[in-house]
Amino acid sequence: MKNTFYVTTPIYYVNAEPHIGHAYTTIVADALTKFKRQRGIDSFFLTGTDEHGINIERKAEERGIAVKQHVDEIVDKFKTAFARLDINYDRWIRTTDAAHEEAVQKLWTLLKEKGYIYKGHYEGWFCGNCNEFKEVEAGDENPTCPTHLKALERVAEASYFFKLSAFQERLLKYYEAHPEFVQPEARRNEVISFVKSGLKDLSVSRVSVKWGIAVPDDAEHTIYVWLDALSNYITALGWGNEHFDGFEKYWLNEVDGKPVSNALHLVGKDILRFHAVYWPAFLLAAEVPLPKTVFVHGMLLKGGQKMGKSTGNAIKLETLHEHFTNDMIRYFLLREVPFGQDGEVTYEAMIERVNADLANGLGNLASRTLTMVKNYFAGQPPRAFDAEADDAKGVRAALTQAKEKFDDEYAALNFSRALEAAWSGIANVDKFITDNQPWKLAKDEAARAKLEAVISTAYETLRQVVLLVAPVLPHTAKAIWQQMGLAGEPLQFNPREATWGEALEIAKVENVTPAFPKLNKEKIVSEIENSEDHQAMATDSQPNAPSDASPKATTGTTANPVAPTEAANKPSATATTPSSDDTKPATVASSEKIAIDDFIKVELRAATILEAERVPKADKLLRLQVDVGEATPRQILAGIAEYYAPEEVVGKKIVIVANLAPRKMRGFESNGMLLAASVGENGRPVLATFGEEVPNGTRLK
RNA sequence: UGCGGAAUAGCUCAGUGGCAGAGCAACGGUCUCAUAAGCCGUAUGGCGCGGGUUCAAGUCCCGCUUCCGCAACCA
Repeated sequence: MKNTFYVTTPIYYVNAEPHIGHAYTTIVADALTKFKRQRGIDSFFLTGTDEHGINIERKAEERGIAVKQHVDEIVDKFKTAFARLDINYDRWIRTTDAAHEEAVQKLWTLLKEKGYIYKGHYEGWFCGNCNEFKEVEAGDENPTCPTHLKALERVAEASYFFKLSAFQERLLKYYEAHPEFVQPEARRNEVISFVKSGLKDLSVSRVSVKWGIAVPDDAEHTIYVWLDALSNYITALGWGNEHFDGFEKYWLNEVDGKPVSNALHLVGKDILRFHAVYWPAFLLAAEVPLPKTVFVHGMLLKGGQKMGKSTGNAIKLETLHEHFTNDMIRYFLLREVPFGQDGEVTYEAMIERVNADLANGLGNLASRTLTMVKNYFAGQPPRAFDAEADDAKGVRAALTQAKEKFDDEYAALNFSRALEAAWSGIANVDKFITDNQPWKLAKDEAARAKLEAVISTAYETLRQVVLLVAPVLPHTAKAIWQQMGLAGEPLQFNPREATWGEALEIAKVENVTPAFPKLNKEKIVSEIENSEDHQAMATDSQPNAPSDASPKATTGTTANPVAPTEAANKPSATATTPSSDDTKPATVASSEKIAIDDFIKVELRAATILEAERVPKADKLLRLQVDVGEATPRQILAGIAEYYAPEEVVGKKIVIVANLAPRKMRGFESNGMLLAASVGENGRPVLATFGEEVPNGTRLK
């Protein structure tokens, strides 16, 4: 078995600016790579950008610039943001790289030759205003667009399909045989349950999207953005092209005579399905070994809510950089948030972590130890390990244990636990120093040997701890290392080979400066609040600020390559392109103007709810019988069950759209729809009603 | 509604049948090498609710509540 390591982040979709979510995944990948490399493991860290698709095309159009110029600009912003965080990736793949495009076409051809891609055609309902496909209840012959309330048009467009259905059983067997393939386990269960529910063939080409990779021999079509994007993990290593290299070395491995891969994909939970279902299916089809693990991390939360541009609560990297150093940001994200779970991120918690762990913990240990080296030993660290100090052996033993635990937990991606272990080493030696009172020993010439032993142990513990934390705190670790008079830098030394008390050439300790400042919580929090108020005001004054592709696309911690062509994939086309419901209602500018004739077509009437009951197996649906002044009551289904109890709405006077085409949902026919305001982030419905009594059936104009 | 998770100290979380824990925050004490840091001590819990199995249950079983995810659902 080869001892190599390959880690990837998702490639980031270039229709949004980098934020803390991108930083999170990428910091983890970086900290992992530094860890592996420090332990002598040949490692490769890939990140990059996903640059194709209709959303990108549109974004550039909005800005009135060439698409290539638009993507180049955003890519620069990502690179700058990551560089500021001390991230050292080995390769930055862009899906617009010629080598990648060439390789994706090769993959396509291979899949086609193996019989997994066939040409068919896609049929569905299309809304010209949304410019996307809509999912429609079977049997509905006259569907309307939910956003625009206009009739949908029937569209049939030629499309290539990938035989995803052929892989259902093989995937299930694979999950079964490789429990480590999807982690954590809850995510694995989710994937298995999804696959068990059935896989349909996947539409993998589009004719209406131009900004993409052309289908070989059929340039009318471009290749499905996800097929394009996922392939980056192998094309970046030279699969299917001559430009890049490393596929043999970093992707391929062999265990028990079977080809497997070392690859570790870090992904956010919002793009799990693409990585855990589609991607392995593509690879199985191409007969390329599957990645070892798709590890799903959680979302960063603020105030219990997902952070995102659409919720307006995202923590800005800019703000972080103003108040925290890179190492602080890196440490906090890895220490505070258990990897794999959602994690709350607050400035208060960050400041508390920095003060308690970094300033009072690591920073102060370095400071007190080095000051004593300077004062008592003229700056030359003693190396006396004859255990004359009380419990020096205990300190050493505890550190050895901490080191082992650190490595075990870190390798299992439990960064939080690993760091906890390292800090137990710090607490230990702090106590040791206090117990032995070296400042008293220093005043007693007869206690010189013991003083040497105490300071030797303190200094040695510090050295080992600094080695451990270097992958997480590269900058500070190096700074302390240099203050300690040690040669080279900590990331060059394998902590497993750093033996206790080994002979070292150590320069004089001269300048001792605090590694971390103590942060003033009240001051920083109030500064941030003030500046965020300003930012919020600035944002509010631009009601038409472009929104992201879809709510789902923007709430993730990874700006995921949400595929515009996902529309063609299920073929459900739930909001994957910009649509009006992504805009804040309070600030929405009216879109297209309509003529009075258009409005007259909509028949709004007053009605009274006579009966209401929940629809089985539906969370949101109430089945209502309403009196519209007609001979018999009408049945209407309304998606308000989450906010209105059935008994609560009975007797209410409401407004309905009376001439809407009938539509079946969950087995019941709905003859119209009721009007309700859609309030706040979650679109909480508030029924429209009247200020005075109105007869049922009255027309509204 | 179905499937899968979760619920433990003020906060973040450990704890797979054997005396309920850690870190942070709080409070009291103490040291002076150190960044008003360190160290010592204190307090803090109906382990979501109700049943059951067991000599013994955060822990296993059944039912329920609330929250989260996925699916369905919003005409």
